[in-house]
Amino acid sequence: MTTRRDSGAETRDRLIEAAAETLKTQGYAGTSARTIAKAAGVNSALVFYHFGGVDPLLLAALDRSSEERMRAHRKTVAGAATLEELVEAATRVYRADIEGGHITLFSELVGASIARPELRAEIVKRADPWIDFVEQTLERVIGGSPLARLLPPRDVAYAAITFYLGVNLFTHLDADRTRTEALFGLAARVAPRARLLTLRMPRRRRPAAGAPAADEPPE
Amino acid sequence: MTTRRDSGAETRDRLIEAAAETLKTQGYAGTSARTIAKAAGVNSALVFYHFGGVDPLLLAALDRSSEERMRAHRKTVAGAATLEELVEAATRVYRADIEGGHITLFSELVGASIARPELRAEIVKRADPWIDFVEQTLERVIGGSPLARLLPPRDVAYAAITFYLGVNLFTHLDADRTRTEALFGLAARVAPRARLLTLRMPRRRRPAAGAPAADEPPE
DNA sequence: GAGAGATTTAATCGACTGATTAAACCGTAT
DNA sequence: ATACGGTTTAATCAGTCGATTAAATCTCTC
Repeated sequence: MTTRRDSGAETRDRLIEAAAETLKTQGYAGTSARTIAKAAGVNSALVFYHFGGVDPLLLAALDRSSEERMRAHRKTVAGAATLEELVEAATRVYRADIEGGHITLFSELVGASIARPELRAEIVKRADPWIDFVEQTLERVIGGSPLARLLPPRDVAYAAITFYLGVNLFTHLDADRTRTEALFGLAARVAPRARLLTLRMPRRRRPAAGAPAADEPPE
Repeated sequence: MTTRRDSGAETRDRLIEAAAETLKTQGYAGTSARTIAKAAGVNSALVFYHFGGVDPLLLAALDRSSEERMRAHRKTVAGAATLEELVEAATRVYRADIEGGHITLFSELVGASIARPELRAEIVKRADPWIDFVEQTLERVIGGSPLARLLPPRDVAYAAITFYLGVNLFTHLDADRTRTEALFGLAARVAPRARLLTLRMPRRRRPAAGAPAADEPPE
């Protein structure tokens, strides 16, 4: 049972939950100590008592969401042995991230951090584990292969996170999700063929007329 | 000379300029009629007199920036005849977009539009020309080629815009731009090889050792 | 049952917000 | 000179913001 003594834990819980919900549905500009507290059914002064301010509470909400999503991603991605399977697995969890609004938490805070250096530092801290995670996963799946020389896992990790953030914004402009799905479809069609990128460049067929510059073999 | 009678045009101009600047440096949450007016050196009531509110002014600022950037993109991209050249050209203008903050205007407004349906509708309207532009450019450059069957211009346009938005957020987390540059470098290395994606898939060699599989000829 | 201590509440502060208004301003056409 | 009309100004409105505070509440310990 919850005694009064540790009732603070439950209050913190409700505030974190409400903070995430408010940030997702109202955006950073519509998120205040009062709106969060109201959504949590709690006195607004408790935001400051328990978290010291609005931004720290929002970061706590991001942390909770981030940990949960990271667990989901790790689990889903663990079974992928090829790039193809990896993209397929990632897409599934991606979708859940978007629907659940986790990426919105992140990108709203990134947007808000433009004018708040101390907030930005915290956000950067929280982005790095995701970059590392993607990099390590890629290292496991394509590491050592010729593909990894053309697509260094670290760089692809940057690309994946960039995409991760972009898809979220794009989704806001794509109410029925058809465009987002087209995007996922494209990735699914390309991934199995990625290996082809490492082949030697074939001689270019005549583009219009005259002898085209001979394509040299790689390196 | 500016008569008093048409002095409104100059005021609108200064407000639009100041609105863009404020949104870029302070984010949507830090952008108000007063902060914009102060930056423009103008009375804050004029925001409402000339534009009817803060959001319409911000949209006007987005429109101005968008038109200017669209002109730059059209011009830069016009000379590109291959995917490789296209990516190279796009990257150059991309960089200018990021440095100049144009994408920030866009993504801040997308973020803010979560809780403002009428704002969102306006933003969507303004995203479509960009998608069309990318699609048409791709159609021109790779249309008809085998690559266009694997990478339909419309879908790639979605991907490019997604990337466009994502890079902006990513850049906020990448103060020294090294990661963003790594991203551009990756694109530049992959684009010239994209054609390889249309080759027939070679037989997979046994997963551990062996000589490289014989590459099949195109088509 | 008294006291300790964590938690919660309502009230309050100054600063800011979007928006409106009446009055003042000023070039221009009559 | 006068009056018109687009423009600008300062004042003002009610509402919200982050943050603080003293007092009240409640559980647990002694």
